[in-house]
Amino acid sequence: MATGRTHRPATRSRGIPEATVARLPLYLRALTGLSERSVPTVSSEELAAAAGVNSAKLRKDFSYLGSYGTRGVGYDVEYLVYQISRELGLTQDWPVVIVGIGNLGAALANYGGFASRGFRVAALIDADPAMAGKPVAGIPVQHSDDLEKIISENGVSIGVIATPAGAAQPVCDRLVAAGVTSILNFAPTVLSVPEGVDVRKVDLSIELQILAFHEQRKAGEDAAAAEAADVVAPVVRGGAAVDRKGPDGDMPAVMPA
Amino acid sequence: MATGRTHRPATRSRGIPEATVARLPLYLRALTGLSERSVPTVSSEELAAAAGVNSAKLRKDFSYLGSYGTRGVGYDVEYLVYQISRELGLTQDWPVVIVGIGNLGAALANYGGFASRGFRVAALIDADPAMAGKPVAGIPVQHSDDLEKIISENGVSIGVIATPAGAAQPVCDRLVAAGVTSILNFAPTVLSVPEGVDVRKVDLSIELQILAFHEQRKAGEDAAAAEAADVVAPVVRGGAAVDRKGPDGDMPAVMPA
DNA sequence: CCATCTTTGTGCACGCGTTCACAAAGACAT
DNA sequence: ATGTCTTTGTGAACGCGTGCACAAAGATGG
Ligand SMILES: NC(=O)c1ccc[n+]([C@@H]2O[C@H](COP(=O)([O-])OP(=O)(O)OC[C@H]3O[C@@H](n4cnc5c(N)ncnc54)[C@H](O)[C@@H]3O)[C@@H](O)[C@H]2O)c1
Ligand SMILES: NC(=O)c1ccc[n+]([C@@H]2O[C@H](COP(=O)([O-])OP(=O)(O)OC[C@H]3O[C@@H](n4cnc5c(N)ncnc54)[C@H](O)[C@@H]3O)[C@@H](O)[C@H]2O)c1
Repeated sequence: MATGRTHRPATRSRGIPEATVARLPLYLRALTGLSERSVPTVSSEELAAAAGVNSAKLRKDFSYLGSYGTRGVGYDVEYLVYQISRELGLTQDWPVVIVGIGNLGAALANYGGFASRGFRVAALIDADPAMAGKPVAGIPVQHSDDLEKIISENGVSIGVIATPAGAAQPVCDRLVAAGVTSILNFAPTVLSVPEGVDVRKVDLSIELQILAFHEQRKAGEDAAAAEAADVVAPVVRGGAAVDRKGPDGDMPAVMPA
Repeated sequence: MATGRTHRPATRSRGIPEATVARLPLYLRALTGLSERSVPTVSSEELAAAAGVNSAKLRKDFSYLGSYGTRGVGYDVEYLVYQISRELGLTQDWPVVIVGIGNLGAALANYGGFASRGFRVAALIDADPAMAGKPVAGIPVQHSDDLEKIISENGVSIGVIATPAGAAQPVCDRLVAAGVTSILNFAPTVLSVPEGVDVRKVDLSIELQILAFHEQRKAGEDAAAAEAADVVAPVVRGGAAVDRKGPDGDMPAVMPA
């Protein structure tokens, strides 16, 4: 997904589908739970239920990693934990910096889920001079003037951005220039990065809006049954000064599913 | 749509693909920025660049909403803001409750991005008796004993779970029983919900693991790039108007559960 | 060893999403 | 009106992801 589109599936041949990669952490978490309860083996059916996915999908996902199961028995939990961890690169230590230690940044710094896997908070960085030296989650906050030095000295390749939206792109640019090649962005902005840098974003507002869309639909389904034949919806336009054609121009009342 | 295939095409809402719905908030944010700068119209090319997507994709997305553009000119910003807002259900007010007011829950409560759209924090709920009555972000925390009452009295249909993982499912069950039909889950757990309830999850740990995977792959490629020079392929695409390519920052970091 | 039973691994079909490419639509000038 | 120029809206092709269904593999029992 990230690179290589008009080329041969060079990365695809040995590569794992992006959708599968996104599910591996899910499997890993379920397997870790089983491991802690000393369960020796699991079937694809059981594990799929624990991870909340289809069992066929899980088996296909695992097939990209190799044949790690035993027919008639299932998968060895410990072995699979190791294989997935290795595939995800969690057998090594990943130093991470968090930039922007406000409400969210502080919460992230305090989050125990970082260290539970191979991630280590190498540094907390903020532009506010008043925060410099102040410990958050036991780690002293450093000023953003030293960002480049911090990145290079700690060999950081993963950065988390929790600054206000306006500061996100400049911070991103500095992180990338300093050598960071993976960014997790919490600021509600589209980040522009050069080729080879991965960006993933977490946007609470977008999630809520998606939920609202479906929520509206659920609420509208009841009313829709009543006024099913009502076609022309008198759209009340707020603020817009331009006159437009009405919606639902040639939309069939019932969509051909 | 999480699990279980109903007799109806639940995925195909009103002819609007799920992938399109997930991008509408992105367009809306870009349009809001243009609106604040009093830009009257935008072309699909400009707006697509601002939203970080392909212009053809944007046009196709908009085509699901209707024909709101003018050929040779582009789209009327204000009008489009209204249309997308209406489609997403943001013209109405959505009361939201946050359950689990710890580090993350408090950060969410303080987040201004809630009110910027039609979302309103109706209540903060926590199980810790010591927190009851204590104001967070100007809102007094209420005890979870009153959860059902709070939900019904405020007509809440969207709930945010920011409790520890172990408490997430019980909290979810209570929310759903009280009438909540959309849940945004921050706890690292697979939530089981009845038909008709939407769950979206935000999992920081998963995001980091996905980044780690690609990071590892990048590191491995560099090692192999020394001798296998044919693999590198400097992807120079002619005709593209983009100079600074934003690779794949638009991959949603949150997945429908 | 053979039979049976369980569960994996995967070939295959299908639907969704993305992208290209272009005709049609409208703005604007003459 | 007519022509040119810009940009939308969409048909069509393609690739990816998903889920079904089943043969193969191995365990287990006699
Ligand atoms: N709080 C949430 O729940 C939440 C949810 C979703 C998204 N977000 C987004 O996350 C970001 C942070 O949210 P917050 O509530 O923590 O905001 P905040 O204002 O509490 O914290 C922002 C911090 O970033 C620092 N900062 C500003 N510019 C900086 C720079 N150039 N370099 C380094 N540090 C800088 C500030 O000093 C401050 O400490 C915002 O973009 C917000 O929209 C927050
Ligand atoms: N902090 C982060 O950055 C972060 C990031 C990703 C995920 N998470 C997840 O979000 C959740 C919250 O994280 P946190 O750091 O805020 O934890 P936290 O311990 O600071 O806060 C948890 C809060 O939930 C409350 N609580 C516990 N049981 C409850 C119940 N049954 N009903 C209502 N409230 C209850 C607790 O009293 C506490 O106030 C955790 O599941 C965590 O894994 C946190």
